[in-house]
Amino acid sequence: MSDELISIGAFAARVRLSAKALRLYDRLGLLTPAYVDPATGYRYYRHEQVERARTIVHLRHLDMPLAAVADVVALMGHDGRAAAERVGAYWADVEARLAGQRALVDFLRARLDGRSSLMSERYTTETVDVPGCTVLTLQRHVLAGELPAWIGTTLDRLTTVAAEECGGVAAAPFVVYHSEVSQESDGPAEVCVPVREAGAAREWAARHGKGMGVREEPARRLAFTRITKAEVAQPMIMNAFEAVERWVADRGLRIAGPCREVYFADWPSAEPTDPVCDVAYPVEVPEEVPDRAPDGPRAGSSTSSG
Amino acid sequence: MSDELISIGAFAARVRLSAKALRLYDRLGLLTPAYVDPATGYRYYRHEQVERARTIVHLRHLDMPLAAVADVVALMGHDGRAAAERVGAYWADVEARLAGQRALVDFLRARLDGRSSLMSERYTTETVDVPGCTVLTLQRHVLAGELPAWIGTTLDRLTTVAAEECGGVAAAPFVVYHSEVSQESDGPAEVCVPVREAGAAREWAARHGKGMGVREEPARRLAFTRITKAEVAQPMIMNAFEAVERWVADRGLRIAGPCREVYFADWPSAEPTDPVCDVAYPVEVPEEVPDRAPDGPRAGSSTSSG
DNA sequence: GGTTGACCTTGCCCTTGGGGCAGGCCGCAG
DNA sequence: CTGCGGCCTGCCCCAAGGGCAAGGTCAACC
Repeated sequence: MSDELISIGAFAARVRLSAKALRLYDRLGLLTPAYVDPATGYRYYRHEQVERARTIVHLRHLDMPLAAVADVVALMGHDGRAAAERVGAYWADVEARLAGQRALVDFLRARLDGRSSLMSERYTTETVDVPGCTVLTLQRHVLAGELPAWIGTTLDRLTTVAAEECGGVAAAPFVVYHSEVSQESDGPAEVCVPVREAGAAREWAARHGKGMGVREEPARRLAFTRITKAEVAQPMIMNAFEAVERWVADRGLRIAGPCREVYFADWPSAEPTDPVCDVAYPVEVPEEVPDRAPDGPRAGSSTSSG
Repeated sequence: MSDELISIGAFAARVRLSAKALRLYDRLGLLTPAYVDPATGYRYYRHEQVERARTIVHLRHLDMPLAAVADVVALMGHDGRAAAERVGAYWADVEARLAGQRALVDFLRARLDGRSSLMSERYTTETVDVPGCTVLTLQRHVLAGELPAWIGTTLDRLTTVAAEECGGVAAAPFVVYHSEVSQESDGPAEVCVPVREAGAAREWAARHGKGMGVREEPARRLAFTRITKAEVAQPMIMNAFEAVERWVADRGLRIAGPCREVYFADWPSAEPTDPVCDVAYPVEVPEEVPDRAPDGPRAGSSTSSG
């Protein structure tokens, strides 16, 4: 009906966008003017483009990135249902992220308020010396939201491999959060499953590659606190990590590596109140300090409440 | 206790930040290293700084801007309660913004799904010719969240002034959403209250300045649809605007200015189901079209259902 | 037809919170 | 002493535009 062309300023006012934004959307192919004067470069739009433009405005008000907006408006024309679903999926992501942030807000407010000092009395920290072992590992850079799911499936896969091809699981699997940024391990999270047969593990890893690996985990002294299944969740678990850190610092010890979670119980069958996990930090083992004989390391565990 | 200095890399691993981020926080004064070697520029941190650093990390996970983070950590040292409150206030803002976005998601999904075409049958559009008048105006660039509150208080103020100093309110007040970006009016929202005495209004505005003004609103033909108090809310009100636009387009008319809401009823005393507001667009008045005599403009209103 | 003022164009620099890389210095271990 | 890894600064990059400058255009008014 109305074949009239609208200048960029008039169109911008209609859809409540800036001309600058319209030029950007043009350049990105998100919203191409109906006609561009080849001599002057002037952009002209049609009334029919208002709907698409307004959809873009709405999506941007949801803070949707332009790349995702492009997907939605591409779908919009011929499959409205798919476009609506895409918006729903995007928003579900947002809400998921938000749930975590909400919990973090509570945690932070309690901590800033000084209420968390009460918390730290709940945790009992001990040390234990664990022997070295060969571990099957899989590591990845994973977002906090997907972390529980990723740990679950990865633990399953690796324990299955360990049981079937590497002589069985030799000790409790654990997850290392090493933010130690070296070339091999820039990933924050690494799932480790100790295996009995180092040779078989190395062969298996050589066949599979793809992020999976085998390495020798050295013997360590760990300072740890035991928590229940219910306590294995962000951000509550951070209280446990902080309690261990405080315990270590209070004793003048030093943390000797990245923190980890040791899963010693069967996860699916555990009740929320069952202990399932040790939250641990490696601590330095003092080298043969002759003038402090009574406090020397032992193969068992030396206990102290925190 | 531990006077030891930690290099930036070790500290970064401890608090799960990048060295780059730590350098940025240093530069911004957010987290200054305990010691900087004057010869080499190497940064060294202390264990005691871990807590502050970790707080920063948590706040950043809430997407709090670094400027606000700086406020919180500045408060943290000496007034934990105030710091906690600041976090709470920030998060309340986030949740408020989110409530609006959630409503927008519903609106958009319905529209993309094609379900909104049902909606448009609810709205009945008509046109009316309104005479020109002198209006007291106040305009501001205002965010969508604060808009209802701002409109309410501004309407109150202007109607009081109009009643006391400008001979009374001459017609229904209205709000114009003109995104027309010229130098005077780059603000999206302008509250207008028609007054009886133009001279008194001009004097009043001259005394007050500060964003308040007086202008002549020309005579217009408006296409409008009437909505209830419950329907005056984002994003539902957008259905009304779209219905009017569609009505205008279907009739081959053209929109001649920015959209507006005319509030003809007393807002506080209205029930949610009472009509309180006309959602309107100015439309072009065809100039004396001789070959279309029967459809000429009249001083009343020509009605059509939309 | 000329002029003026509003409008449009491109291009450049700015924002936030870093990521990535280059080139160069530093420190520690063999 | 020599290498390797860690650290330094400085530069360019991202999204999603905002703001401004210099210059070309359009339309209305005289």
